[in-house]
This record gives sequence, C-alpha cells and structure tokens, in this order.
Amino acid sequence: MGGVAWTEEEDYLLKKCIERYGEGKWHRIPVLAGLKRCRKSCRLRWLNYLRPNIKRGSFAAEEVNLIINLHSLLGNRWSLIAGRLPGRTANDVKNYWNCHLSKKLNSAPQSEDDQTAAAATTASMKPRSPAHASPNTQQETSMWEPFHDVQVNQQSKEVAAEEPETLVGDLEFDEGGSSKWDWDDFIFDMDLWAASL
DNA sequence: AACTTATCCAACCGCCGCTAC
DNA sequence: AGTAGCGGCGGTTGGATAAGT
Repeated sequence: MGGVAWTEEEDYLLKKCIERYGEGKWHRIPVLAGLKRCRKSCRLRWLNYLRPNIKRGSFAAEEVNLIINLHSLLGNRWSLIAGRLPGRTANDVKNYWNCHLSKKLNSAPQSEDDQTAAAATTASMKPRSPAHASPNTQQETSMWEPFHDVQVNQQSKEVAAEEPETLVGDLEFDEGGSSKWDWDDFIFDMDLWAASL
C-alpha cells in the first residue's frame, strides 16, 4: 500500500471510537481510540473503508456514465461526484477515473474536438482554485461534450440510450445526503438542469 | 516456473477555506 | 487584521496482485 496498512485491531478501535463519540473532532480521535495515527489517517480510513454502507466491487455501467456526466460538469470535485453515488467514496471515484476513464480519454481518436476535450481535461486536473466554482463550469461542460460522446459510445447500448433526465433522476436516490442540500448542491443542480436543455 | 509489466487501490501529503481567538 | 487549528479535499505514491511473456 501507499503507506502503513491498517490492522484489524486498529480498524476495530477506530470503529468503536467513532460509534461512541461520533464523527468529527478528528484531532481527538487518535487519542480517544488509542491509535498511533494522525487525524487525517483516521478520517480517511473511516470514510473510505469502515463507514457503513460502503459499496465495494466494480462500478456499474450506470455509475460510470454518471461519473462521466458529473465530471464534465464539476471537474475533479470527487467528493461532490461521490456524493451522488450511493456507497461510493471520493477516493473510489477518483481511483476509478484515474485508472479507467482518463486512459480511455487518452486513447480516444485525436480529432480536433478530442484535442479540445483533452485540453479541458488538463485544465480540470489543475490544482484546486476559485475557478472550480460555478462561473467556469458551463464552459467546461461544453468543452467536455465530445469526450462524453466518445465515452457513451463505448458503453452498452442501453446505457447510451439513457436520457439526461434519467441521470438527474438517479441523483434523487442519494442515501442520507439528499436531506442536506447546500449551496454546492444548488449550483450542481443548476448545472445539471442547464446541461439537460 | 520464473520473471517482467500493468493495473488496482489504500494510504499519505500538502494545500485550501473556515472558524475561533 | 492576523494567525493558529481544524476539517476537508485532490494529487500522488507505492505495495499487492493479476496478466503477459
């Protein structure tokens, strides 16, 4: 692994600690749980592995399609994308994108449009900046359309036949998170709405 | 069977925004 | 206004394992 792997005992201690004290206050978790891990490691382990309802295994075609659509709208905002995929973590989505989808993009035929899309990809891969906020999102969306088409063509026919409305509908089964709409959610929905026009 | 290469994914790192002081 | 501490995020790393030769 890319670091020191968590042991079963550490997992147990962390889980028990969070069950007892709840999430948040991550700076206290290592002390409370008696772990020699930093707050970030504890938080990551919980979010990506120990949290209930984590979905494991490969991504379904619908999920892949949704990731592509959301990425075209949001860029590399993995946590936001993962929030629309029940049981999936930002790390999962990010890994899947880096391992599968970005490679497909790079291997796609290099027409002028594709090159434009690739440029958009590069732009979206830049470190976080205020540009991640909504003002540029629409521009990114239009630049991503060629890539989206390439990806959809590689999917099965039934997935390719999915209407944008279907995807928007998929967003609504978000477990738990749907009750907690914030400003990002609003912007995100506006993007989806605009994209479906 | 042994070795090399590619792929996957858990974990770490550094940065950012927010908040309290 | 400045700053320290925190939670959170995205990018990157590197070990395990599968696939290929």
